[in-house]
Amino acid sequence: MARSPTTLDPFNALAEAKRRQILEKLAGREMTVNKLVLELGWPQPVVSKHLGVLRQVGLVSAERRSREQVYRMNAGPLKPLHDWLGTFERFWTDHLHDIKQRAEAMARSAETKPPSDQEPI
Amino acid sequence: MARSPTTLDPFNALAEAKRRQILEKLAGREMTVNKLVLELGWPQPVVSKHLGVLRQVGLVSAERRSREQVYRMNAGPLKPLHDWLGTFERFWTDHLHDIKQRAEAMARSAETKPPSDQEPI
DNA sequence: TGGACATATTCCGATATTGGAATATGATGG
DNA sequence: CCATCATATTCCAATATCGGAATATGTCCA
Repeated sequence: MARSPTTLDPFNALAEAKRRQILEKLAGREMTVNKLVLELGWPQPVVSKHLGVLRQVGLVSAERRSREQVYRMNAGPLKPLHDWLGTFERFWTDHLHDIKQRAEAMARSAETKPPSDQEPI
Repeated sequence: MARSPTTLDPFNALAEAKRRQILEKLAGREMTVNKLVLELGWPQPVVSKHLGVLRQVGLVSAERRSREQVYRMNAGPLKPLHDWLGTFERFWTDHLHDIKQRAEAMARSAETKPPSDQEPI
């Protein structure tokens, strides 16, 4: 077999730093492709393609305004990711947890190890 | 040029669903590779490789315990992602914002467009 | 020491992604 | 209708990734 699917989910869309930058630019304000090109300094096709990916996963939407295409962020799909990451919050908040685990690990190896001996079980 | 770098940052590491599953398994408890293989049902090399990626970005760490290798989650690197996503929270929480933007967009297009013209469906 | 067990690594084919250049599509104004 | 602006799409080369099979590495036990 080969590579797993991709561009279908927001996690993957955010894997690319450029796409995260685009979202940062679009936070709170609409923007034209051209404006993005100017502010980001990338070739226009690059910008358009990344916008395309973001659109596919629903993170941005576009509206044609006369000759221009105005992009807007759609933060909704970010919430599940934020929530998912949130489920791990206690593991980085609770330092005690890390410390405790480390201590236990140490204790365990101390138990199994007679002081200055070799590795038993 | 070609594809951008990758496996170097946690965002990319999480792009793969399998790696997210591994983290879920490791949440709060240490686990042996074999235990992961059994619980996840994937071939052992697949598990080892994904663990390797997670280790590279610091999301897990391993400790050799006799013949086995015990993996443990290291949630630290997840915090920046959670924080980054958090900066967009108001955009999915604040529905008013969306509504307002939509209204403004509508108003704008009403301005630009002669009052009672045809409205394409 | 040899053999079983646990895990990591290498080699490989299939595929997907990215950026770049060129071009297509779409809309506007004269 | 044409020239131009604004954006999207296509074609392409380079590369990275994933999974699978086989194999290497490392460790313990008889």
